[in-house]
Amino acid sequence: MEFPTAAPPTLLGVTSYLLSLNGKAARERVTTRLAGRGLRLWHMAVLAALVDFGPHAQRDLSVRLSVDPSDMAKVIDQLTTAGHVARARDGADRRRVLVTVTGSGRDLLARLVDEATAVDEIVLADLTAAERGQLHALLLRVFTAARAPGVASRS
Amino acid sequence: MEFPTAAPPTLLGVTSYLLSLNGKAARERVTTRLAGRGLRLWHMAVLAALVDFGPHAQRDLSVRLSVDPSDMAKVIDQLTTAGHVARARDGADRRRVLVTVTGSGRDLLARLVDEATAVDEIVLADLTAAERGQLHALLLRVFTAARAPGVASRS
DNA sequence: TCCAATCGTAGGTTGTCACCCACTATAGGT
DNA sequence: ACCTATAGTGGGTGACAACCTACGATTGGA
Repeated sequence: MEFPTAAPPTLLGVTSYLLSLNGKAARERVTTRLAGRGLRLWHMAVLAALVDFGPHAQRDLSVRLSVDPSDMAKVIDQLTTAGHVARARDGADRRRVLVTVTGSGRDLLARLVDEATAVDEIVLADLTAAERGQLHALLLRVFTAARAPGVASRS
Repeated sequence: MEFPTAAPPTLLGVTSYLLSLNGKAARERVTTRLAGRGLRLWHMAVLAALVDFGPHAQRDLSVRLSVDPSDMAKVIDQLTTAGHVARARDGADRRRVLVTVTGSGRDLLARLVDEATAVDEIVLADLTAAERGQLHALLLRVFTAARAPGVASRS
């Protein structure tokens, strides 16, 4: 007989802790899937940003996704050699490099979103469709609230 | 004017991704607080397990919390020198070390839970009490579902 | 009595992540 | 023409978490 593996109720009473646990588990599931294609979360994030908002200068991409510019350069590098994005010097400002999604990149993103959705199916297996919607909406509000500089954001 | 920092809707449509983002943020907030006391999440987890379930052998603790036994030894070490738990050889099986919470440990846990609750206040600031309850309940179900070996668990 | 298995422990390895610095190329004002 | 600021890039660093190994002490059964 194995020793009981039940988690301490005291911890499970803290929403932040629960959020942290579930986040870690979900992150692992998604990254494992992406690793099968030799990709990381940032690759998916960059593709999504480009598809959703159009071409970006590298700097703007790193600002939008809150990544260090030097790290962004490496991610773009890999996506470029794989043919999923294309680099092009900005004619107006030759310091800048405009990054654009290729058709291959769009296809890849679609497939990655499919995989992520499949992960959702597993993670949220016990919830009804309505509950999944509730959870998603609540998480979205928590997320956007964290991004807002607070009610007193002016300047 | 800064470049817009809005996240890609494509990503925000994936619940697992949202879970991962919020989990990371929550984890950072909690760990930062604990770091102020020179503690880590595992310290809190161990204290909670001991308070909730009573004394454990070290191995049982590591099983319950899914930590490597050698890592658990280090955590217990720190908690012991800080006086929050006490080690004692198991008389019946002298290989085993029984770990018990001290009064100091109970007090500490109470304070740590207070801190974690304070983090909840910040993270969930935009939600009503009812919504926080909903979110917590949904997260709990997702978590416990992930732990269960699935419906087809027999063996 | 002996032997395989188990417990705690010390130490090291690996991989990841975020961050930081230095350098070149370019821009844009004065 | 000069000088400061910015864009991209390569390389490195420190923190950290998960894991693995080897070892002495102890157990329990053959």
